[in-house]
Amino acid sequence: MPRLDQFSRCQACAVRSIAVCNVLDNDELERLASITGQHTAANRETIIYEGDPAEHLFNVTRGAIKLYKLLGDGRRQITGFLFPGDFLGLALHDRYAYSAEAIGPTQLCRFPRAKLERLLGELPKLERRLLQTASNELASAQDQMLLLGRKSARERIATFLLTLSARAVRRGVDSEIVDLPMSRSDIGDYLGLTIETVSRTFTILKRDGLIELPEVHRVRLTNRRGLAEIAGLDDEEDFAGSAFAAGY
Amino acid sequence: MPRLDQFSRCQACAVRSIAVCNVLDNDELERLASITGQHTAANRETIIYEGDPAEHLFNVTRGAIKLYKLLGDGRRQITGFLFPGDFLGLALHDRYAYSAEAIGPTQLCRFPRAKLERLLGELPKLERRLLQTASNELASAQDQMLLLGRKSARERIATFLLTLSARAVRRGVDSEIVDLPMSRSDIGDYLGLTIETVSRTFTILKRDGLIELPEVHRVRLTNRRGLAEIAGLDDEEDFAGSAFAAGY
DNA sequence: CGGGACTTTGAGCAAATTCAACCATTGTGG
DNA sequence: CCACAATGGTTGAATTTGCTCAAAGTCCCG
Repeated sequence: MPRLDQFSRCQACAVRSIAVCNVLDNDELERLASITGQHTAANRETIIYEGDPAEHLFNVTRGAIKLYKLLGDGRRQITGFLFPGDFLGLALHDRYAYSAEAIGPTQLCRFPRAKLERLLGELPKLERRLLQTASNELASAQDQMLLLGRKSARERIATFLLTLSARAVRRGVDSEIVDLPMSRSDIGDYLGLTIETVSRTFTILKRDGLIELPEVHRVRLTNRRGLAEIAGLDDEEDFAGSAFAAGY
Repeated sequence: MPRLDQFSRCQACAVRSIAVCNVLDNDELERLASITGQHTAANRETIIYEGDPAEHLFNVTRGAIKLYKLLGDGRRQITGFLFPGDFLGLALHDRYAYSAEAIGPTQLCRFPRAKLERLLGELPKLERRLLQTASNELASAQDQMLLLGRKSARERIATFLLTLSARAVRRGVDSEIVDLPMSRSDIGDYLGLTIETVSRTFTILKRDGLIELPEVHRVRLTNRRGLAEIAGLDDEEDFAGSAFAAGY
């Protein structure tokens, strides 16, 4: 696909308004587009492998992605989920610090790292934006440490659902019914729980009238305030969506 | 204290070689020095409060600091410890995302955030360096998520000790005997454990000949390889010190 | 020397895990 | 189009790891 096409694609991009490229004017966008390629990943396809040379960075435009780290014996920690508009590859190191796998069919913009880093020197706005993004990720990681280190299973699930909902709002998606594209096992590995505990906890929240589960991969938040109370979120955080609301 | 003095102090600074300022040449350092003040904190003194307007950023020059977040009922998660050379305040948001408290007498360089952000626009090297630092922090946060979500108490303590040791190496301090300036309660709140479990686990590691505890706040790592095996670290990571070795 | 803060150790308990069985959904080949 | 295998999810019982509660030991520091 020729470059000109990529620029048009960028200009028309549905997630441009929330992605890192939203700070660029047309000229700058064109320069970024000139080093941008497209990457498609099928469901369960691995996009990057932990430990591999970090040759590309990405921006998710469609679908969803999980990031994870493994221990020698197969235990897995999912460190985050990415949705359209999210940047993949922060932690600008020579090697990827985690693996990334597509959850459902996924579309990404791909940037060669060397070229992007060179371009950053010429597009200070973009560099500042990445620093901002890294800051947000950092704040979000700290929230997750609090969750993993100190919250009960119930609190973890409640927090998780509210956070997903807030991120959906940010993408302009309805947030009353939250999509859960990931499996129970993914949720468990993200929240530091087992599949069984995740499943049981959903059942309990349903029983207590806080959520409904019309489908396995879809939750209706019937009592946000109740969830927020369980989650131990400050009220502002609730709808602002913690780290992901900040900036831009 | 007048500015000129600060510049001299910067030039002579013992931690300059590992701090963010290490990328600056003399002229640039002088500009940074011109907006730099000194801040001293006594033991247990709070340096920043979660939720307060983020008016200053800091660089630790002496002592140690713990960063933490609280839940409404007092549960606490320590998200990190800072030592000389470390930057305090990343997560460049309008409000601090966590509190910071001195562990022992502490000395810091203090930068007004507004001025520093303005200066970043003129010192691209410094901005790039901060992005690098944020990347390192992010990688380190992901390691911590893996620890909190998936490791046993034994594995957590082993990982903690090796990480502290690696960071000590980086500061040029002997690493066989590791200083633990923080309390058992701090260690527990950092590793997602209780004081009692921390204490018991130290005892077990001692019994198994992996460590010695000549003093309460001092550990001798008598069997690094054994610890690394327990910690589930890749061998390179062991002495490289995970995230904190990367870059600069 | 005494008091307070911190640490260690012990005993019982509980939340979450493990192990096991069952159920639901989906996709495939006959 | 159905049977059925495979995958993923839910539920139950037993177990375990780490927590809570309690008490005793240690180390400062005045």
